[in-house]
Amino acid sequence: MDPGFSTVPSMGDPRLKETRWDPALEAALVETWRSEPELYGFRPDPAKPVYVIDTPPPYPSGSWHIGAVMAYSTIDMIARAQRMFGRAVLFPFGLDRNGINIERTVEKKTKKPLHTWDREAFIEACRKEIQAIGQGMLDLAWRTGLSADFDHVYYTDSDEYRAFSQAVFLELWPRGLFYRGERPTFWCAYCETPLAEADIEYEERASKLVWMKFALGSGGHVPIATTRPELLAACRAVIVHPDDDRFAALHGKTARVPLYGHEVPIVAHPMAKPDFGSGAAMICSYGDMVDLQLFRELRLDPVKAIDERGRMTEAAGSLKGLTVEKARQRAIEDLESAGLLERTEPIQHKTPLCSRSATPIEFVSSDAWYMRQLEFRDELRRLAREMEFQPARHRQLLLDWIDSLTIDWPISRRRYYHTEIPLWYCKACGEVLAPPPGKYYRPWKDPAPFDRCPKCGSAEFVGEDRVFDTWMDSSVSNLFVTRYRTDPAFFEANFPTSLRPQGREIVRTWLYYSTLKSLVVRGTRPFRNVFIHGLGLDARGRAMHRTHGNVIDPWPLIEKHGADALRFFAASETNPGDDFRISEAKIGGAGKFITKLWNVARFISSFDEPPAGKLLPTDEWILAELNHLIEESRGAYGELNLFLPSNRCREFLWNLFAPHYVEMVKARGYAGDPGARWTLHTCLRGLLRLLAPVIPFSTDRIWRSVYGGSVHAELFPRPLDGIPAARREATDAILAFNSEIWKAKRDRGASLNVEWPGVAVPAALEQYGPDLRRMHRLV
RNA sequence: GGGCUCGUGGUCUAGUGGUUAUGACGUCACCCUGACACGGUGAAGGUCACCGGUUCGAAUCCGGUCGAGCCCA
Repeated sequence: MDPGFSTVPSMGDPRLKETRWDPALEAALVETWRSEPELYGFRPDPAKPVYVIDTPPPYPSGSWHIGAVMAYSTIDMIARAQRMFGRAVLFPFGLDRNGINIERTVEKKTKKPLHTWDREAFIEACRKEIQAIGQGMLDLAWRTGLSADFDHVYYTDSDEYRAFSQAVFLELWPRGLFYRGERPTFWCAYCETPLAEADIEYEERASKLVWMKFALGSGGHVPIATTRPELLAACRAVIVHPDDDRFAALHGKTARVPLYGHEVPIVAHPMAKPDFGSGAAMICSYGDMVDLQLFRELRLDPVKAIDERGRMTEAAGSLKGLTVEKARQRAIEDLESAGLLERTEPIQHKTPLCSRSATPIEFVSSDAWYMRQLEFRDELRRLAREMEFQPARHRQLLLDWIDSLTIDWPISRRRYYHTEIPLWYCKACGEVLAPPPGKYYRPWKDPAPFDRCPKCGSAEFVGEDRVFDTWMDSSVSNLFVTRYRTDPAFFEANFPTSLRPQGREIVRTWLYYSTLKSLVVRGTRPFRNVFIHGLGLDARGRAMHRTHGNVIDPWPLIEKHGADALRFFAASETNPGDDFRISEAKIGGAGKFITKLWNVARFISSFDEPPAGKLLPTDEWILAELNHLIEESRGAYGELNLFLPSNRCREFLWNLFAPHYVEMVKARGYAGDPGARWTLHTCLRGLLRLLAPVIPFSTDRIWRSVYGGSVHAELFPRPLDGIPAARREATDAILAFNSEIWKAKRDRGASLNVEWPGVAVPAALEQYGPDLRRMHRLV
């Protein structure tokens, strides 16, 4: 053993006392950060590039979904990483409080449907309800370590935001992008409002396929199968496939609709599916998308059989007043007693549902406001290609959605707790009047901001009483945070917005509508980067639903394992862009990594940090590895990749630095060798900074204790000059040699710290010989 | 039915043509070695979904099959 290093240890007390990372320390750090607002504040500096994040404003609900908490954590990691690249990061935080969710909560609590309320009173009830549940969400956001601008939280139901949303609409108004039309729309009878394609979800539901007899004019009958017998009154045609020989003789003939008795033409049309039912299909006004298309194509006169409340109309004869469900049952009974029912068979039917209320949607002819979108498809596709996606493959989600659109965007809703459509109508001539953009308008209660109708001179007006689809509000969030209209210089400098982070499930809504809005407002892509994350699933891979009882509450997990553990798990163990399973065992495992980091830091903190000293080959070796780690991590963070740096840092710390380098230089460290001590501290400083975006609590706590100040005020490290990269070539041999000695000692049942005679360091590692011999006590 | 994406030890995951497939969690055995037993060392565990093709050589490229998810009909 080298006598120079066997003397009395010269180490101080570690500056970290605890032997493990305690999640309780995180709560104290939250208070520290709150008292240092300059740490995360947004202060533009001419020397610093600005980075604007269009954070998804969460919708306040009783508990914040743990998957969402993890998603926001990853957004926070990106924000922190950008700060450490030296950018001024605008990381806003908003709460999206408009919409049917809160209305539904109030309706359920009071058991009074929206349309039975006084409008003013209902809005008041919603406001009261939503304020109560917002605060818990902000507490959790802080506790998770989000470094957002909590001093300027914005609310989408504020007068300011609603006025902004209306202003964008009113700016676009003169360009003819909006029109009003009476046409069949997707309709939710529960919410009593039209819906857009993006609001529809499909689910396999059990249904009955009803086989009926349609009498032929020429005698006999043709069997027809349908899932919608209640719509017989609205049947205006029967179609058969042109190549279907079974019905070739019927082309151009007529059939008599059972129960109602009117004659309808039998038309050959390729949309008839020979394999489905009998091969002949009835075409009713507004049964499904096929019906819609054929009514247009064949110029049939529609019959309104279902009203806005989901009940059968006069046109349905004896079914009048029944709900769709009841009418269906009654129609089957009527068919049976009339001898016109052949049979019914159970089938699984993909049913379109309202995404908010899970009510089967109907097609109801109704007056609605639309925004033009179909004509912009080519442009939208171009913008989709101009944005950088992370992961790149998810660009396809947006492209697919653009391709699948079939109707313009119905933007009006018959609801209350939303942004009002800022329009008035002239009572005399019906002219539509739009006020100037800027103010928050509530046409259902505000006096009209006009003196005379410019068309007819009348002085009486009626306010529009409908509201916007909430996506009309959400789709201007990037314009809002980039300060469109309020700070033109800032907007010009920072649009397109740097980053849109969001979930995969809202590509067709939030991302799509934002792209559409930015296209018509600016003609360019809304974002430089789009970061798509997956959905948090339970341990068995199922989506979390209250009804499944598999919802994981984030609070107890954070209190037990710490936000850093949750964050490290989110960064290092989930595949970016894919759905991920949330497992407490894995979060616990991530906590162990934090403790490992803590203890390595604790060890190093017992040595003072000398000025750079003479480096031995071992020191150069680990510094070459550190340089490599720094380069890889900087590159990955720059590409919004959190997975790679967190995994590489873990591998460096746990598999290289702690077991090999630290063990090799321990003796030198104890003996006060400046080269070893400097290198230990340099590695620790490097690691803490590289990990700070992912695990902001533990790295900051260590940094404050060992070096003073906050790690979050630091920049990312850069590779050190003068370290030969070729040192890394020794890594495999060093690891193999150490393993060989450990195995030999273990096989003899010896403790790792016993002297070990008779083993020579391989020639290739001779430069590292002194450290290796001290480490293994080779004699 | 069509399109897109995915399919690596019990679980999560690295690896995009080249020696015995990476790491973590979990499991088992031994070990309190002056940072750490939420630790250390070692071990067991994989036909890289399946079949075929290209190639001197494939987890990796191509085709097909099966399975999962999403979107559309």
